[in-house]
Amino acid sequence: MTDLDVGGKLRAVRQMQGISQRELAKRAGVSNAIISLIEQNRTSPSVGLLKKVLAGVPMSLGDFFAGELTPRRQVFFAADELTEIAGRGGLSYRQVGRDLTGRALQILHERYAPGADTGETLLRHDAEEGAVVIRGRLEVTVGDQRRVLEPGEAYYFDSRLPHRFRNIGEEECEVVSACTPPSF
Amino acid sequence: MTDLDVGGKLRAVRQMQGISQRELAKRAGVSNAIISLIEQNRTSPSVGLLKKVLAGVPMSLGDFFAGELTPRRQVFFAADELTEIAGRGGLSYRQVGRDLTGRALQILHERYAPGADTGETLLRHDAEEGAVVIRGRLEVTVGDQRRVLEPGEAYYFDSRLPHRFRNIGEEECEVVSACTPPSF
DNA sequence: TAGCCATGATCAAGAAAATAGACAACGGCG
DNA sequence: CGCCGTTGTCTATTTTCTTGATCATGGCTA
Repeated sequence: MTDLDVGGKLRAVRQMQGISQRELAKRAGVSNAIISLIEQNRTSPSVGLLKKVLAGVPMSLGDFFAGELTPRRQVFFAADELTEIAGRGGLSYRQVGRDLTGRALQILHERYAPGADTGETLLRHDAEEGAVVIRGRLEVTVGDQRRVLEPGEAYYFDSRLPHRFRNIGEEECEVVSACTPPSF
Repeated sequence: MTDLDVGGKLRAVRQMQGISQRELAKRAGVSNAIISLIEQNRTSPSVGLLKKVLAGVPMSLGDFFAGELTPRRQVFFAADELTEIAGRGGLSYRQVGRDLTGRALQILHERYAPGADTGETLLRHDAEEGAVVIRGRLEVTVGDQRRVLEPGEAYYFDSRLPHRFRNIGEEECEVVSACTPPSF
């Protein structure tokens, strides 16, 4: 956990202005005690209060928190932490990672219930994709090619070719796929 | 008072991710109720809590508050709101405005007690300055020029010239000066 | 040196916020 | 239609913050 240290930052800002806790408190219209407590990180001020305090400097919340870095991106994902992005009609696409903006790769753990189908209207997007079938049987149609893949078999094609997936077996079908870039 | 609308912003960010209050709450490790309350601006979350919530997005506090503008700069100042920047040995320099970084002008309300003196070591800085004497008598030395100014009289010179001020009268001397830029 | 004032820290009491759980509204599906 | 899960909101209780007052410390002045 990145420690936030609002206190240290506030103290730095205040001392940069060369004013006392009491002076800042008076300007901001809050009690002097709270300035002391905040600077010692003995309390976590509400956003509203911090804004009031910073108005006494004056400084915006944006400036105050500038330099806060985005929390480290998640590297490992439990099975139930994958993000469901399809989840209808026997189709489940569970994506590795929540927000893929700025990322180069989309990885999905796909499950097709028996009879599940991505639909007559063939898919197209400007990317490349591939996958390995883990369990069950998956009928894959790409352009004018069609094949039923068994566990251990795989596919890889240019996503601009129209394509379609169907589980034509009696058993659930499980696939792990990758796509790049994630232009959805 | 600029209304902060943390709630609206949080709701926007959450919906941008297409997740529910409960989902965000689970990711952030907080109760779902608090997300609802925050989004309705019915509570003002602590900085720590907001950071936790945003970690579930994920987003940094800096990004969240980016776009918050600095509170309007103070335009009017009561006499006791001027900032004392000298305040020793019968000398009082009271500045208009707290923090002059980024500003082009320093304006001082100066008072010299009888006998007060800016010192033998002559002042120098890279600016220009001028002033009007309001009350009392002030001896001003600039380079090789010296003169005693009476109320209503004034001076203006290049601050790179060595200079010195003294109250040689029996009465307190009051001056309003301006200096540009405020390179102290 | 003693007095005075400013500063920062601390405390008990009151005011808010955070939590867990319950509730009504909505939509999907058999 | 009734069932079920999800959603957002609301309520009672616990937790935390916020305040005004008080304390210890240090600098300045007389």
